[in-house]
Amino acid sequence: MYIPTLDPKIVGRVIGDFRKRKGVSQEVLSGLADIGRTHLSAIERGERKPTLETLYRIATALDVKMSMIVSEIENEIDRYKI
Amino acid sequence: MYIPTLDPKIVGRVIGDFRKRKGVSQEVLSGLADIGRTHLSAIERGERKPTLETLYRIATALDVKMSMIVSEIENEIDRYKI
DNA sequence: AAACATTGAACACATATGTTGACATTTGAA
DNA sequence: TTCAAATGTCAACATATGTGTTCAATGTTT
Repeated sequence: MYIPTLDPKIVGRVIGDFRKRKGVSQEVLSGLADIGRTHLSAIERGERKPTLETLYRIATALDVKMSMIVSEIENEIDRYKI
Repeated sequence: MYIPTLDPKIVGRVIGDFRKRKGVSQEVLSGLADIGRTHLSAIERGERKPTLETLYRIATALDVKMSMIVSEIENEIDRYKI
């Protein structure tokens, strides 16, 4: 069984979109989520793959459910398959 | 803003429950997901915190959506809050 | 233009995830 | 009880995540 990798660019773009929708900067979000600003930047650019813990902190800081972000990621994965 | 850590024991128990519901062993699942068997064992015991990528591989191998597992984790988090 | 806010990028560093192999322990079924 | 399958656990290792600092490259506001 072959499982393609979870494209980190999709993950990053979805997280960035959620952040912008809330109208907060990387600086502010990273502060709320208590993660490094450069780290958040790298995640949004798809250069770092977050742990579930980090995604949880980001989601909580954005006041959204982790599953909302994950569902959006799944939608984007499906869009690319077409 | 204080954000409590994502309890790895909850994550592990939910993953283990999904696996058992599918009736597959750690050995089989780790093979399908292409991750180490000892690693999967550690995750289920809450001694390792998976990346989103690893959760994706596990979910895909179990033929369930990542968001299903994540939603169940969120439900368990809420149950503990009460 | 100048000052400011935001993001990208490179660094060295600490810590964690994830790997393979080996062996002990538990569990369930015959 | 006995045997085999399943899981726990340890160790050594490679690789990645996540950190703080610093500076460049944007853009926007006055």
